[in-house]
Amino acid sequence: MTEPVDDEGKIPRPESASPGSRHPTAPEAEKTTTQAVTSPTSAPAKRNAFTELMAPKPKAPISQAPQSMASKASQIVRGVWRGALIEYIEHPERFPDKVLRVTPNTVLIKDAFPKATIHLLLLPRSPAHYLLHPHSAFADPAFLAMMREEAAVGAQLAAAELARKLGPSSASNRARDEAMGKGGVPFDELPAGRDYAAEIRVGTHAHPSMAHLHVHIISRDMHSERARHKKHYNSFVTPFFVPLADYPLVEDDVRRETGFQNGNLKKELVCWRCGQNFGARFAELKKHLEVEFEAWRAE
Amino acid sequence: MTEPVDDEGKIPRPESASPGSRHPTAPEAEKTTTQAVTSPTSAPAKRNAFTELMAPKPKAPISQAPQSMASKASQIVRGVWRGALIEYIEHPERFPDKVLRVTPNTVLIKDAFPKATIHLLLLPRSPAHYLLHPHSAFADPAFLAMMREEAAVGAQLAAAELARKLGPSSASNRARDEAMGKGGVPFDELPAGRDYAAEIRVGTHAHPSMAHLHVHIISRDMHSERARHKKHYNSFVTPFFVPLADYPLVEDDVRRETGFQNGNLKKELVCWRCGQNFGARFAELKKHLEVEFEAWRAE
DNA sequence: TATTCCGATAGTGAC
DNA sequence: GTCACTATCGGAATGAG
Ligand SMILES: Nc1ncnc2c1ncn2[C@@H]1O[C@H](COP(=O)(O)O)[C@@H](O)[C@H]1O
Ligand SMILES: Nc1ncnc2c1ncn2[C@@H]1O[C@H](COP(=O)(O)O)[C@@H](O)[C@H]1O
Ligand SMILES: [Zn+2]
Ligand SMILES: [Zn+2]
Repeated sequence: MTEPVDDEGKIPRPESASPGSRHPTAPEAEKTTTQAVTSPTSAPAKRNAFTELMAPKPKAPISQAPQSMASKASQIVRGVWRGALIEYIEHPERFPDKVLRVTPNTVLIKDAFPKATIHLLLLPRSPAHYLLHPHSAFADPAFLAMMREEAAVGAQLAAAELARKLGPSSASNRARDEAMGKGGVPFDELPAGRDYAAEIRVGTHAHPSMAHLHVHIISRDMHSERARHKKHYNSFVTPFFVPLADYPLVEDDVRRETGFQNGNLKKELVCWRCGQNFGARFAELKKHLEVEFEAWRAE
Repeated sequence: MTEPVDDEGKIPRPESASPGSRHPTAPEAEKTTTQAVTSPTSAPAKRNAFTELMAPKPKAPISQAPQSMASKASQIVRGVWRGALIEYIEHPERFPDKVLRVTPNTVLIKDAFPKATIHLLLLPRSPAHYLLHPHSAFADPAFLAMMREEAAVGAQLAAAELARKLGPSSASNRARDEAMGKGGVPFDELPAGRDYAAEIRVGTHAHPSMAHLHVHIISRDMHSERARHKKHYNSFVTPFFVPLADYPLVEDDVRRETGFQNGNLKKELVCWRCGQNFGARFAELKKHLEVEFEAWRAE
């Protein structure tokens, strides 16, 4: 009963860690595979379609945690809930329903408890980085650049899937379709279809709970049965959510301060779309988000 | 189901207001009657044992509410919960199990929802005063003096009853009894018995809910099934409780400030006896108060 | 800063 | 992080001869 009810595939559970999976080293090949976010006919990815990431280039890591320590920490979190994401990193082929894309550097998955219509996680596979705090990990420019590149791909996938889910309701798309139907309108002058990518946000939580570094790729609607309490909501609509574009954070960025972030999570509930304040009345916010969702999807 | 389960007598209910009780004037005699707080053999007071209070001396009332307004307010609050105490004032004879003492100026009753082992209320009978806020009413020196005198009597009754309830457990009393038993000890040199009056506190709530002026006469233990939430507790152990001895309050006394008093009611729970902080964990405080009560009663 | 009922919210432990 | 359980908190009603 600990698995989500609204999705089809299995997710890693603490006791599922296999004894043979303890040495995430020695990659043999590099290959990238991408699947549609939801493809009714897509066959599960074959096991040999995945490979592992070589340890990062010997350029001096900025992290405070040397790889030996990271390995030790990796052992510590393995098998407990905080370490559940390692399974996607080391064994993406085991979760064909969850894994959208695998590269030597990253795994892109569907969040098992999505807090919005689209909610993906981008996981780096480098053991030298994947146990670092995001603020530390993204102080490494090369690593940050790599993650930004992959996050952009993920955001495009997310936007495409959002379009698929919302498309028929979109007013801007309807306008475009009508114009196209009339014919005779130069392509450049067609009304633009809806910019779904603009509805996708990419970033981290200032204080992640899951041990392995992950970047949230999430639609902004916060319309999900899995968004169940204030902390869920505020972790995405307040500065607790740190856009990937804002990295690296300057040394005195207020978002590094624990007190500031605890305050963000306890803030009163404010509609992300219209700014209405619901105080602590989460149920009322949820009802309101239903209405906002319908308006937003029809934009 | 709206009446307390832990006491025997009936209490006023809104619908019990009788049509003939609307003119609390024209006293015919002055008589004072006092009953033991609990006297197993005491017969209910006879109806004619009670009389009503003459309107106060024509000396200028300090109140902002002239008697005509007070009368109107009296009409307004009659019949709703905020006005329930008027029944004791006008018809003390109807509540023989609740009324302990009746004078021309006051009625002393047992609180129907006692927040401690002993919890009495002293009610003034003067319509010119009984709807005033305590801070206003006790700006009248003569009225304050009268109430202090009666409160002192009430506190003595409360102390006596507390002695009756706790006496057998008291270490100081045991010491005194032993010394007396030995004989030959001059009366002056006997160990003092426990000073129960010192365990009784007398004062008001800074923002009363019951409309008619009342002074709480309460033992300090806060050991009662009826003390059920933070507001109950903090209204007696923080500066929200204003000792009668502190009146009249100076104009800029912080205790007049609503914000200050709201803060007091929301304060974290702190044991009145040992200072231990229980945060918001009321159930734990209650458990702790059980232990403290046994230690306190054995002092 | 009345009591009572009741549902929403918040905090806790998870072997 | 989720889940299940419980405690705490917060609003509404309280009346109707
Ligand atoms: N077993 C899992 N598989 C996939 N996603 C998960 C799993 N457990 C938790 N999550 C998600 O991981 C994210 C961790 O959030 P955070 O650590 O606050 O950045 C949340 O959005 C969870 O819904
Ligand atoms: N019907 C009643 N009869 C006697 N005491 C009452 C009644 N209703 C409330 N009380 C008490 O009156 C007090 C009013 O407290 P407050 O207005 O806060 O000073 C509380 O201690 C209540 O327990
Ligand atoms: Zn809104
Ligand atoms: Zn204590």
